[in-house]
Amino acid sequence: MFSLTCEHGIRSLIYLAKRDDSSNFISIREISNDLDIPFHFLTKVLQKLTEAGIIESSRGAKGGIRFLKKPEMIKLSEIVFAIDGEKTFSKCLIGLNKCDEQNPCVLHDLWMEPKRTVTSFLSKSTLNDLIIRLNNDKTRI
Amino acid sequence: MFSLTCEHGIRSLIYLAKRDDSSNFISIREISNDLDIPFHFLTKVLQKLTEAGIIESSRGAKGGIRFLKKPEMIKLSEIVFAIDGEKTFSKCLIGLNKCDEQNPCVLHDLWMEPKRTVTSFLSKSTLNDLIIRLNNDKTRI
DNA sequence: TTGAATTAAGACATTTTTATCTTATTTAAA
DNA sequence: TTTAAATAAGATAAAAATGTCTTAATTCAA
Ligand code: FES
Ligand code: FES
Repeated sequence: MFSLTCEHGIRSLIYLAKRDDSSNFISIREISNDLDIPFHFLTKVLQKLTEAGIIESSRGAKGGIRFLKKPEMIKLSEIVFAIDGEKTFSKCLIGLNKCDEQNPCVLHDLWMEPKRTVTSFLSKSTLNDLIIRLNNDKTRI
Repeated sequence: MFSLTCEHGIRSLIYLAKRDDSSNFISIREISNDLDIPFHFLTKVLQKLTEAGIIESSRGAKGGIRFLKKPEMIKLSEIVFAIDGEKTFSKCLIGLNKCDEQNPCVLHDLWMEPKRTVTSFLSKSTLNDLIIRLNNDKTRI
C-alpha cells in the first residue's frame, strides 16, 4: 500500500510524537536503533519530511529532528503525500493516464467509494490520534 | 496500489471478457497490441494467471488464452491475489510482522474500516460487473 | 579554538520490478 | 510431414527502490 520509505517515515513521526518534548532535537541514530531502520536510509527518508516542512533538523552535537508543526495538526495524508507523492490515491487503479468522471475506466465508479473511505481515513487521522493508542500497552509502532 | 504487473493482468482479463466467445483462444499478441502492453512482459503476466487456474493457454497456430472459469465467477480479488500475492491487503500498513487484533500497530484500529471497504470492493466485483460498464462508450480499459 | 557529535549529500551497491531478446515447444493446417 | 504461428521458458538488460559507505558541513561544549 505504501512504499517502505513511507512506512519508515510514518513510524518515525509516530515515535517522535510519542517522545516529543517539542524543544529538544531527537537524534536520528536513536530513532534508527529503536525502530530498527537502517540509519543512512532513514536520514534520507527524514530529509524528505524536512523538505516538506513537517519537521526541522539540526546538525552537530545535540542535533537531530523535531516537529515544525504540532503533532495534532499533522495528518497521515501529509506524510504519505510528502513521501510517496501527491497522486498516491488519485491515480487510476489500472494505470490509465487520467482518472476522473469524464475519463472513467471500468473500475472507476466502483472504486470511488472505497477510495473515499481510505482517503478520508488518511486525511482525518493526525499523529495525536495515533499516539493515544500507545496507552494500550499491546500497541506497537 | 497494485503493481504494474497486476494492472496489466486486470486489463487483459477485462479485455478478454469483453471479447470472449468462450471457445476460441485470443492471441496474446493481439491483447498486447490493443492494450499497449509489451508483448513479452504480458506473456509472463498471463502465465501467472494460467498457473492460478483463471485462464488456460494454447501454443501454436490459433493459440492464445481463454477463460477456465466463467467471467461472472472471477473476482477482482482473485486476480490481485494471484499476481501481487495473497497478503496484498492483509499486511500491516506500516510493515510490522503481524497484523491482527492481538498485535495491533497504532494504525490498526483506524485502518480496519477503510480496509474492509477496499477488500469488499475487490471480492464483490466480478469481471462481468466490470465489462457491463463498457456499454457506456466513455468508459476505457 | 578545538574536538566530538551529528545530519547532509553524494557515490556506490544490492535487490526488486519492469522490459527485451533468444531459443524451445506446441499446435493447426497446408 | 512440413511449415507457419503461437506461447513457454530462460537469459539478459534497464530502471526503480532499497541499503551502505564516505566525506563535508554544522553545532555544541570543553
Ligand atoms: S479512471 Fe481508473 S480508477 Fe478512475
Ligand atoms: S498491525 Fe498495523 S495495520 Fe494491523
